[in-house]
Amino acid sequence: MSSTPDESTPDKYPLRSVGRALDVLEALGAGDSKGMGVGEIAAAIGVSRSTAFTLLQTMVARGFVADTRVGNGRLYRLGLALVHLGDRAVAEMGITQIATPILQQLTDATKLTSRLAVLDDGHAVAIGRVDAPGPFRMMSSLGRRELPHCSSVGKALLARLPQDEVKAILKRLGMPRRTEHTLTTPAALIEELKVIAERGYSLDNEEDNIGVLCVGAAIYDRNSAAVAAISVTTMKRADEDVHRLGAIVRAHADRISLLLGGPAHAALPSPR
Amino acid sequence: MSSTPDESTPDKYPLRSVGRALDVLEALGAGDSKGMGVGEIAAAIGVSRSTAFTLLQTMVARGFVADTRVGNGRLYRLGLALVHLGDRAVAEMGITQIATPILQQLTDATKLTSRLAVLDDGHAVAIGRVDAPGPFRMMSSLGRRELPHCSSVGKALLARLPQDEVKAILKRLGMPRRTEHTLTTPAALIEELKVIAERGYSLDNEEDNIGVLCVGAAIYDRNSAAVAAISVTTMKRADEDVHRLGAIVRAHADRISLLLGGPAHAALPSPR
DNA sequence: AACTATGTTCTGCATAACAGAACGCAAGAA
DNA sequence: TTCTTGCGTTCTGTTATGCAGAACATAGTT
Repeated sequence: MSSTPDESTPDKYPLRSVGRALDVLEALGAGDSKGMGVGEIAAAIGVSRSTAFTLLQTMVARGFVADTRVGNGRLYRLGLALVHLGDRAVAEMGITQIATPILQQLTDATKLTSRLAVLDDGHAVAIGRVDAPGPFRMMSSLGRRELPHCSSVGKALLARLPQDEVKAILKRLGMPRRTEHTLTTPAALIEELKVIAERGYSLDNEEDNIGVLCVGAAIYDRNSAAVAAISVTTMKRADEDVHRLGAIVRAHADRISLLLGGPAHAALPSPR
Repeated sequence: MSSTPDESTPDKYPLRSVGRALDVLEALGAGDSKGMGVGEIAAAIGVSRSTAFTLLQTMVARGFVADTRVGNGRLYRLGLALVHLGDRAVAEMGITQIATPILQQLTDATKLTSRLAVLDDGHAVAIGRVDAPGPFRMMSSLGRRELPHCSSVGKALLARLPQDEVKAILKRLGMPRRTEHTLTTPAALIEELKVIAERGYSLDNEEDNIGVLCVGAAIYDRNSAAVAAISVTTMKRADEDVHRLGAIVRAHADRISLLLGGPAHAALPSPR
């Protein structure tokens, strides 16, 4: 399965029309505008207009895509059926319900946007969020796959994985440079992961966006596996502040771990 | 288009495999358990195991479905790609960003769970939510289609629609009795909609669930169209409390309307 | 060790899904 | 007005695609 030799056709999935339907959804999700026309979608996913139309019709009938007449044309956008499924997908990961109240407390204590994330196929994916109060608000989207090497939650989770798994993930996803502070070699990152595993919190210090600092900490279940991580996002600030934040984030992560029946970071069985 | 006479084959969509793929997602979303097996899914949507398997494989490859090995078998559940799409679907309705802070204020002021909803194909659909503080929490899911005749947000929105449109929706969706307090005739509901349009807030007074009371109010855009509604959910309580709540909810809805460039309820141009 | 209940692969046929062309419609230009 | 352009939508023939059922594999059970 994992040793499939031919990777020449990575976009060929068993069911072509289903794959294309998913392409449509992703195209609509990636669309920066507030809706796309049939032709636009057809071009985006590389099919004829009639094919795109049939796909859209099917999904409109089911509420996965919504359409609006506008003048002559028609604009398609993501339907509300997806809201339900997304909500359920998050709910099915039991962590969310338990973590959200603590996340709220973390945001109350720090006045910062806090997030809950898991590792999905090596990527860091946010599945919960509590926005900071006030008008200044970081744009943070749920469910988007983020590269783990330049994200605080990603690093917090990688720090608890066996070293060869980390290497495999980094090799598969790559470590593209996002800013001048991004760690771009496995060796450098693995070195930092050791510090993180020891200290109990991770940093993204302008490694993904200049001026943006994130502080993360892992959450452990009853098997002491790091099943999720939380983080807060803020502007770059002084080191002493950062360490104070780290302690706060770690403390809140610990409280979630305890609710899950897992150990706090200080009580972890295996040092790595 | 809207007068399609033949409704004999409501389950026949142009693309069979795509329809079935959506069936799979809905089955997984409706699944009460924490995952389903291939056979279980096949039975749920009425296809052979091999067909279900192929469908699942396609969607797993794209992250729309997640799978976990468990002993011999394998459990499938909704994938995190849906979280992103659901989040985007909500974000594309610009109201959410504007309304959420006010929703938070409403919850702070009332200590109750508050929700933001729109009308989708006649149904009331929640697209935003702020949970009440404390351990007592109403179970409220996002994106699920709810019947408008027994929901406070549904009624708040229907109250601003032309009467024939209301009748059409009620006829199409029906008005099933949910509790002994449910209004089950169009005439009775339309009578109450007049009161709601006048008063500026709507009630669901144990009409959907015994013991549960919701108070809703509509939000108006710059064209004075009711584009959304908000509500709070609470336990049944005394009438004077209810009216006090109504005023609070209406005031918060008005503040959202003003942010959208629309009129407050008291400043509405056409009385109905 | 046989048995059962899973998930997975294989195979051949019917039909469903595709592309391209034709059509309808509305808005803007001449 | 009339022509033109750009949409969305419908039609139609051909192809290969997706389907069911059976065969295979694997792990837990008696």
